[in-house]
Amino acid sequence: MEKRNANGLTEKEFLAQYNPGDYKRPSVTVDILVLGMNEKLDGLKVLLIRRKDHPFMDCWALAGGFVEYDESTYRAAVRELYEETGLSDIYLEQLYTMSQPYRDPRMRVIDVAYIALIPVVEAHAGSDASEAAWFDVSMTDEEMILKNETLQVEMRYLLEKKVFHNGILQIENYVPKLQSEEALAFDHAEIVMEGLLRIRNKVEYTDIAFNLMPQEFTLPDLQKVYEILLGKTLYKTNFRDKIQDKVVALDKKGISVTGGKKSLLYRYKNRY
Amino acid sequence: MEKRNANGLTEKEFLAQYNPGDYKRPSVTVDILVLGMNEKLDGLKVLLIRRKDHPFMDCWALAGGFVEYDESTYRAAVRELYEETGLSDIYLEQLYTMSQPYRDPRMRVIDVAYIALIPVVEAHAGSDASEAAWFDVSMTDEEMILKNETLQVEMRYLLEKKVFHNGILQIENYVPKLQSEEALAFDHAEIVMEGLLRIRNKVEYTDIAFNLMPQEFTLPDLQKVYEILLGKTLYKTNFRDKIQDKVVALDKKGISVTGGKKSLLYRYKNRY
DNA sequence: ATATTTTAGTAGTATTTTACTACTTTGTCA
DNA sequence: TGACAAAGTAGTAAAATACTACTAAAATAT
Repeated sequence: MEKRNANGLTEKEFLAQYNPGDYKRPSVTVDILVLGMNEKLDGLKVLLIRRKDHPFMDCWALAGGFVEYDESTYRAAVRELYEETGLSDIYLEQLYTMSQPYRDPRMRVIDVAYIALIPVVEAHAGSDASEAAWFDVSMTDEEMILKNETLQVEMRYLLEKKVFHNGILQIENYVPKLQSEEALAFDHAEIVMEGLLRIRNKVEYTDIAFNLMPQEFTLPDLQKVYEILLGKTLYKTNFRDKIQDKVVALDKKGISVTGGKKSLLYRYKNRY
Repeated sequence: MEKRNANGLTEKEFLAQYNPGDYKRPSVTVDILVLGMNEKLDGLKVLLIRRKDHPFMDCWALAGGFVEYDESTYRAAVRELYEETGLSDIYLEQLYTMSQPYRDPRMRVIDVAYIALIPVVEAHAGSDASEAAWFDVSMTDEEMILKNETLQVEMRYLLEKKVFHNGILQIENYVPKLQSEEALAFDHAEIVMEGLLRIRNKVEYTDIAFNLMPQEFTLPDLQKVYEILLGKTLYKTNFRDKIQDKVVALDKKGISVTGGKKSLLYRYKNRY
């Protein structure tokens, strides 16, 4: 602590005289990509909020807001998620930081995007003020589609490969190109795309999928979730072999989402 | 474009009167975790720069600096990397955004960390002003060690499991706890840890490892790189089977890094 | 220069994982 | 009550991974 710098100052003295300067600084926001399975477990849903002012007025956007001066972005994401949707105690992981200088026409904004996963999309439409809605989302190699049947809204994006100046492909592998009348606000389409890729990938080597399940679930339902996330069908024998040590059988039965014979209920082993 | 908000303003009018407010805003920085294989291809190296002022004076830190008001963090990372190390045209990918309120004692700083991968650690010690050095880095499930034999510096961290309030494990799975006299500046140990985990994981499903190879390389050398990144030995027959459609054989031979019989040279197929 | 050592590169087999078919059981629904 | 639908189990084929063994070519030691 006795160390002195080139000007002969100790750390304490240095910090006391430190002037951060009058540079223009960007605002910092968080956005949360809230994902959940739909009722039939045959597709993913995203929670979107309709903007009520410029810019991107009337467009659909991810939940989000400004980061307070003395909170971490993770805390801000937890707080905003609760304020805007009433959701709490759910899986939340940092996704990507968006920083293009003119991504917001009002001012310079750095946006830290998070992914939230929720078990089965139930009520919680609550969300006090803002107009929120769940959209079916799907993504192939060529396009990404978000739609809400009851609202008659469909947003469609073409995925274009993006190659960098040095010929090396970056995280930002694809850029979504708008193909429909309606569009997501800001660069939120990119966030959705990145989020779907992240989830898809993480299913393979983590237990992330369990965050999309209720406390108790049947194996056929769990398999359906895996199949949607991975984008391919699985063989039940193999599937059961692989996950058998991750789940515990309960001695009661439940009805799987698509009728038929009753199925044994399980819960996730490592949680709770 | 005729849309008017609740105050009767068009987007143009809205933007003209928009006042971003007088909130305190954080500064934004980028840090770059520069990784490369060592000469013998039996370990990874990190490029560190010695700090010459408070805070963390004399500590070793990642390359990095402030983001300009009108540049993206990616651009800032490219620029800083060039300014501090002379490196350009290398693999650069966003890693994680650090945002704990007091991570920098001077002021509130949001730091966007990037990973850079460079082919074989050669000269480029150049780096104009700053004192830079390569450190051997290794990480097991229990600890992370960074050391430089010639400088006689060793930094050692214990990896402690971190469980969140809601019982759900986050990206920030582990926290590095300092075990040695010397330490990395700021929260850079966490960045190094996250970076190593990211690379280790990405090797399995991407061709990221080729960014650590020179233009032309032998298969035994490529295998050594994979083995270091994956942390386990591979069988050469199987390795060659898996990799054969990613590489093109050249009709010349080179000497693999550990003597013996001369080995055929290859190059990566998808690049250049 | 010759023998010894070291690594490159290939062949081949055992084991495990993944792909796929088939059948019995237990529930729902008309 | 019979037809249908999904649950759950058994078993086999094909493919990937684990592992051993050998020959060829270069470096090094004697």
